Amino acid sequence: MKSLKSSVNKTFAILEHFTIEKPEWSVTELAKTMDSSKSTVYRFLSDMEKSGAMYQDPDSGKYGLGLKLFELGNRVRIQSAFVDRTHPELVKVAENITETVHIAILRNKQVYYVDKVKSPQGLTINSSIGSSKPLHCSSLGKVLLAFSFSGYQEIRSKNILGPDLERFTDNTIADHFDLENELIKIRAQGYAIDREEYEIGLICVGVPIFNQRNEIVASLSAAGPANRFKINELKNYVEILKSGADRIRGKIGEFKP
Amino acid sequence: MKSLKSSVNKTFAILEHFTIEKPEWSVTELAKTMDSSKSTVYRFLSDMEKSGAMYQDPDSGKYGLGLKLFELGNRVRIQSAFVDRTHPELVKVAENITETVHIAILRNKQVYYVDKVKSPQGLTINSSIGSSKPLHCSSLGKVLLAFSFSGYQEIRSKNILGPDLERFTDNTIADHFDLENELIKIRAQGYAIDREEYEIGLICVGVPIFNQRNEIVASLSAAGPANRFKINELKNYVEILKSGADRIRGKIGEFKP
DNA sequence: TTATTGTGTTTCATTAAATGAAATAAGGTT
DNA sequence: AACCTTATTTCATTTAATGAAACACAATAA
Repeated sequence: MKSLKSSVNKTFAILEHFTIEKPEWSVTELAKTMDSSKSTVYRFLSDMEKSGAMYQDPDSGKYGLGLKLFELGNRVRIQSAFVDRTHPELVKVAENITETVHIAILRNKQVYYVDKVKSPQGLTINSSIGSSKPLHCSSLGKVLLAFSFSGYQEIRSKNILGPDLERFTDNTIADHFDLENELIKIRAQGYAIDREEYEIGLICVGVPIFNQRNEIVASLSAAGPANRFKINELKNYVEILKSGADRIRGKIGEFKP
Repeated sequence: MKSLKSSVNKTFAILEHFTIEKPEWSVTELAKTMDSSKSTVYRFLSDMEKSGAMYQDPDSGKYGLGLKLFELGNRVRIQSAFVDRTHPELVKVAENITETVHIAILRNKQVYYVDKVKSPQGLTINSSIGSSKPLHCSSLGKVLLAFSFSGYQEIRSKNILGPDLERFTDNTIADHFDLENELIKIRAQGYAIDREEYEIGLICVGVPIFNQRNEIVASLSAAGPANRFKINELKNYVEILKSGADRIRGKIGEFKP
């Protein structure tokens, strides 16, 4: 393991091998896979066992991740940690698009804003970090709906939306049949547009943020005034947002809240 | 940090300082708390940050647990890891009581058996690891009900029990009012008794297993034939079970599924 | 029953990382 | 501008990590 330098790196390199797909490793096979000696790997595993981060199955002799990691995992302040990882990329997207951009997650059947970067030239957007909005009438929310569920049936059966879709503007999609078709379209094209559906004068474009397991984790959007968002520039915005989402995906690994 | 020997131990000793109560630490205060130099602590934190296990708040400069730990925490096979920690103590309890003993958790509004140790002299108990039973008519279940909720109102409002309590024997508590009083009593005395409530001829005694945050995590019980469980020995069994639960608590730390 | 094989565990001489005092860099406050 | 505090880096010294080899143990084959 000499290529890994510090023991901290080696520790996490070992932990990284324990996955959902392969949750158990023997000393010998781990040593071979890591191109290290059995005694070195044995000592790392044994020390992690003492710390509770690993346990050894008494029957098979194989090692698995221990309760201490579950405990530590529960102490992670997910939003802060997530924002720390994603904020630099959000800043870059804002610089490229020069509009206000957001990242949101699905929480309590609503759009929950976790981060926001204003553009100096951007419109003052009525949103704040920590606040929630309805799902059906924003690009962030429609993206989350389209990619988080296998179909509208699941959305209805889980009561994600209410029986009635509240109308905020004349453009709000207030009919379930229309929304279902809209989500099918969003899923196909890979992005959503909010055409003044929540607030007159405001247009937003949103894309999904996936993790390394292709699970949707959040959504990313840019918002601007209706008179500045031109259809011919839309494709450009979508590309910038998708690039940002891709970079975020590289930074969050298999994270899924 | 010389008293800690291996770097794996030091790594987890550092991680252990990041708690729900104090989720953020600066390099300087952590070094002081651990009686180590700032440069040593700085390098550990910095290396963990590279591995994703830590992040540094760009504003305050303080460190917090990173998404990688959340990810690893999600990969822990909780039941295996939990059983690994608790099984040796269950074996000891079985040796002391010479009856079949179980550990169970509350899952899907039922008693879920996660471990079992038969006593050679013990009765053959109709239970198997991985199976579930109703909550209201076993000592394991009644303990879980008594300590997992703040009162019967919460149990009813969360629909933990059905509207009707199924009767299995003449001794089954099938009336909600009676069960509520029973749970109040169990909570006061710290243990539960199943007096042939689920199976004629079978008596069980159960106690709660708490974690280090005084949260109930599971229940622990001994089961035996009605003609062998004598009331005068009951207190002795309760003491043995409680001692076992205490040792388990020491082994699971703040674990809470 | 004995021999063989393979894995977990320990040993120890050698190698490489960890250590911490001191210095430097950076940012906030006066 | 000066001062203070913390983060970050340096480097001589100290200590842990390394891995080949040996040993312990258990399962399997002969």
